[in-house]
Amino acid sequence: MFQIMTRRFGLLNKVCCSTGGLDITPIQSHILYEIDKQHNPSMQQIAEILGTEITTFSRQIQTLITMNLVRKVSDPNDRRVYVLSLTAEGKQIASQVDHKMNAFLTEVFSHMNEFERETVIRSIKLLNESMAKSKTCCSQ
Amino acid sequence: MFQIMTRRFGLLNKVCCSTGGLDITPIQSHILYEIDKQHNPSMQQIAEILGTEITTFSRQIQTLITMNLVRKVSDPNDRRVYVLSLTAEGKQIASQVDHKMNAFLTEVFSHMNEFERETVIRSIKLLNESMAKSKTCCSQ
DNA sequence: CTATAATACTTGTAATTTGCAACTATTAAC
DNA sequence: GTTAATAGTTGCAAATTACAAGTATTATAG
Repeated sequence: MFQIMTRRFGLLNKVCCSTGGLDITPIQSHILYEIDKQHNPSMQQIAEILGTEITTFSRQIQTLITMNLVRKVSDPNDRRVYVLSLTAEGKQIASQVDHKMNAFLTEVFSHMNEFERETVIRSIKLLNESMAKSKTCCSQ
Repeated sequence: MFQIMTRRFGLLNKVCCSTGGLDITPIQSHILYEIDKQHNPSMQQIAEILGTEITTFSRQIQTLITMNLVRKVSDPNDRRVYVLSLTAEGKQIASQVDHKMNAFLTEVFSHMNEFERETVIRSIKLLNESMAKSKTCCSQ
C-alpha cells in the first residue's frame, strides 16, 4: 500500500514538473520548494534535508543557477557558506509546480466526501509527525 | 505536507534497499516488488506500471538478470514477449526489503495510539483508491 | 599567536543511468 | 501477402552520481 502510494506521488511529482515552458526534474522541484521554505538556507542545509550528497547538490545548484532559477550569495558572517534564494523566475516555476500539484490533489479529493477528506488530511499530518519522531529514518 | 511525505518515503525506500549483503537501488526494489506481485508479467507491463521507458527498463532487467535476481523467459504464446519472474535470490532480497519497510512502519506507528493507527491506514487506503480513480494521473 | 583540525563548498574523473532514434523479431490487420 | 503494429534490444550522446582530492575559510588547542 505504501509502496504504491509512494510510487504514485513520485509519478505525480514528475508530471507536475513539466510546466509548459521550462521543464525541471523532480529533484530540482524539491530543491526549489525547500529553498523557498527555509529562511536563508545554506547549501549544506538543503542538501541534508533532501538527503543528497553535497557534491551532487553543488552541481545541481550550478545548473539551477544557469537556468536562472536560483541565486547563490556568499554569507558575510561566514565566508565558507553560500546563502541560497530563488529568483523571480524560480519562484514562478515553484509556484507553477505547486499549483499543478494542488490541482491534482483537488481532483483526487473530489472522489471523497467532506468527512473522508478531512480524515485523510489529518491522517497524513499525523503520519508526518510520527515519521519526524522516528529515529530510524527521516531525521531532519 | 504531501511533498514532505513523498520525500520521506523516498528516503525510506533508499534506506530499505541496503540489505546487508547485496544492495539494490530503489528502482530495482520497485521492479522486484512488482514482478513478485503480478502474475507472469511481461516487460512492457512492469515498465508501464512503474512509468519507466521500455528502453531503460530493458537495461535495468539486464542488470537484475546478471545479479541473478530476475529470470526472463520467452512466452510460447507470443514470442515477442518475455515473461519475468524472480529467482530464489530475488525473492529473498525482495522480502528483506519488505521486512525493513515493515519494521520501519511499525516503529512509526508506535508513536500513535490504536485509533490513530487504524485511521491512518484506512486513510492511506482511501487515498490510494481515489488516486486510482483519478484520470489526471496514476492510471494503471 | 600559530599550528592543526574542522567545515563549506568545488572540481576531476570514472561509472551509471537515461532518452532518443534506429534496429530486429514476431504478430495482427486489411 | 504486403503493410502496420507490438515487444524488446542496441548505439550513442547527454545527464546524474559518487568518490577522492582540492581550495578557502573558520574553529580549536597548546
